[in-house]
Amino acid sequence: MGTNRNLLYEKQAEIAKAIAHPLRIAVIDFLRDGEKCVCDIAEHVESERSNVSRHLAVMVNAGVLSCRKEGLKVFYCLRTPCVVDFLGCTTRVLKCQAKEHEKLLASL
Amino acid sequence: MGTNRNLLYEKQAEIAKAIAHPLRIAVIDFLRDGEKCVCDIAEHVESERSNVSRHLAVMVNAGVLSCRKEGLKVFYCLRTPCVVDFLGCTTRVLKCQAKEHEKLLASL
DNA sequence: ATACTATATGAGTATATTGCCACATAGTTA
DNA sequence: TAACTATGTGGCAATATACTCATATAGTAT
Repeated sequence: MGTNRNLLYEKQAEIAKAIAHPLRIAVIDFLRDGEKCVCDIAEHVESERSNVSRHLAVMVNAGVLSCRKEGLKVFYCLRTPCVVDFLGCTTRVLKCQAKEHEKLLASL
Repeated sequence: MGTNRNLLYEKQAEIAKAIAHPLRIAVIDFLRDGEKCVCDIAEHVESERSNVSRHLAVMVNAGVLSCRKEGLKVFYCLRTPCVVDFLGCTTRVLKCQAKEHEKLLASL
């Protein structure tokens, strides 16, 4: 019973982990306006292709991205829009933190 | 310009990282129905208190949780409900994966 | 066939995370 | 005061992650 629950938590953590990296978040943000190939992504996030390729594989593996081959290129895209919503959630958390810091500053 | 963007991505990744652990997701799930003290959380997730305390600190630090002291106990609670929405997103991803596996199985 | 391009992967090093133990701290109770 | 309870923290070993370089694979073009 609790075992199934724990399995779910592990799977969910795997998905969260697949998102939890600055470069991967940059990729997700870049993919908001449609699919892109590895070379374009690598150029945009300013990192080596081999490195980007690995990060993309992590996200595909977790189910966050899907990919499509076309000739030499491989195009990656978001598999669910809710991942973008999550980025919105993180900015909400950051705004919340910023407000509290503001308050603290004002009280000095 | 791109530097500010990268700073944002790093902050967002930090928040995602704070969520990206099975035990921490279990805690978030447990905190859906209100604040709990460390000892209750530790009992619920079946882990050592020192360990749970560390995980809670990670989440507070990232801005995902907030805490309140009362006597000997420290009560932790979610700081934004959208974190729970993210768990919903992960289950959506998992369902999507399950469906594809089903399709694959059916084609064998 | 060769040369070229895009992508993926193996190996190694560097760094970060985790879990556990013992101990420290802080508040409570007698 | 001493004994007790809840929580937090330092240190360490085990494990996982990330980045770079070299190389492999796959498709294209000449």
